[in-house]
Amino acid sequence: MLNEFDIFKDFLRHHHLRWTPQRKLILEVFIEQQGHIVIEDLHKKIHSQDPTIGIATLYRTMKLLVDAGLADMHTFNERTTYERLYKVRHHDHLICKVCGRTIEFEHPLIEKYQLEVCERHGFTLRSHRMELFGICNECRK
Amino acid sequence: MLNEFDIFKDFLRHHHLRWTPQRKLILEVFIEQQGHIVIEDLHKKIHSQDPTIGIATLYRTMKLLVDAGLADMHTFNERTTYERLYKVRHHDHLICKVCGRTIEFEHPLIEKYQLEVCERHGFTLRSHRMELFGICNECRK
DNA sequence: CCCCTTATTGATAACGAATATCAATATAAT
DNA sequence: ATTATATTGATATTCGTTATCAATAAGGGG
Repeated sequence: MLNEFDIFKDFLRHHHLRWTPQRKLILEVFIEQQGHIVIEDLHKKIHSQDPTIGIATLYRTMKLLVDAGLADMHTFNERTTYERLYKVRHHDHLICKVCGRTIEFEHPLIEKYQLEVCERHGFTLRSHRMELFGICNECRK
Repeated sequence: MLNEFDIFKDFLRHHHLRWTPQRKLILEVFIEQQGHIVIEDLHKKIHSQDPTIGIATLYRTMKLLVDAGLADMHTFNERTTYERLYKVRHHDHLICKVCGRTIEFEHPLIEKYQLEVCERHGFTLRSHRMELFGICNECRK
């Protein structure tokens, strides 16, 4: 089975783009993260391994990773975060409106009824996004 | 039953804030909108009724409406949108990735399971967004 | 292996949405 | 009416993200 590096390389080749040391390092750092990652944190970690990589390259590469289907971009509480997609089980999000904390969850019955809705409307379902906004346990205290 | 104006007035009084013609107009324009509204559109509509109202006042008032529980703020595709909360039946969206057509739907069971997920995680649910992406009947032909 | 075309890079300028500042004005309690 | 203070609009400022650009690197063809 292909790993993320091969997928990204294929994506680049297919779009006449190039495999560079900077892209390699950014992907390396990205895939070892868990959950949602803020650009700022990603930049810190990358900077500690190679201080010459500019922030613009990081933004550009993250956009490519999204296009390649390896990352997903969200905006939570005015902060852009990236999430690893590949080989990660699909899940939805609980998002605290106060502290911005996000909790991942999955619910098979919700997925089932989504399909039901699609069938009823003659839709072929490809993907979905579900975000529940509220206030978490900690912030309600 | 209280309407949105009374609720907002109460909120203002309670916080030692003032009921002004600008806030009245902004609320008027806001509650006659449907779905998610971008600040830009709101500003246009308000400007056409009163060109003297500044953009800062609009931002300030929208924040108050959120605090008062009358509006909900989301960031979707890097755009901040406001959604009317009070007395509006919630619905979700089917979005065709080919033609962009959107179909609104609601499914009580999905809502029920959302609540279940929230309870399980100690979350107080305030709002949610569910978008199903796919291909519609017309575009599949 | 070397060319040569073209993608990529880092630095930095530019952009734009949102917020802070501030003097003038409006509100509402007294 | 008076007075304290919230509000306003204009504008400056902030800050995350993007565009620009000259120098550099990648990688396909010979």
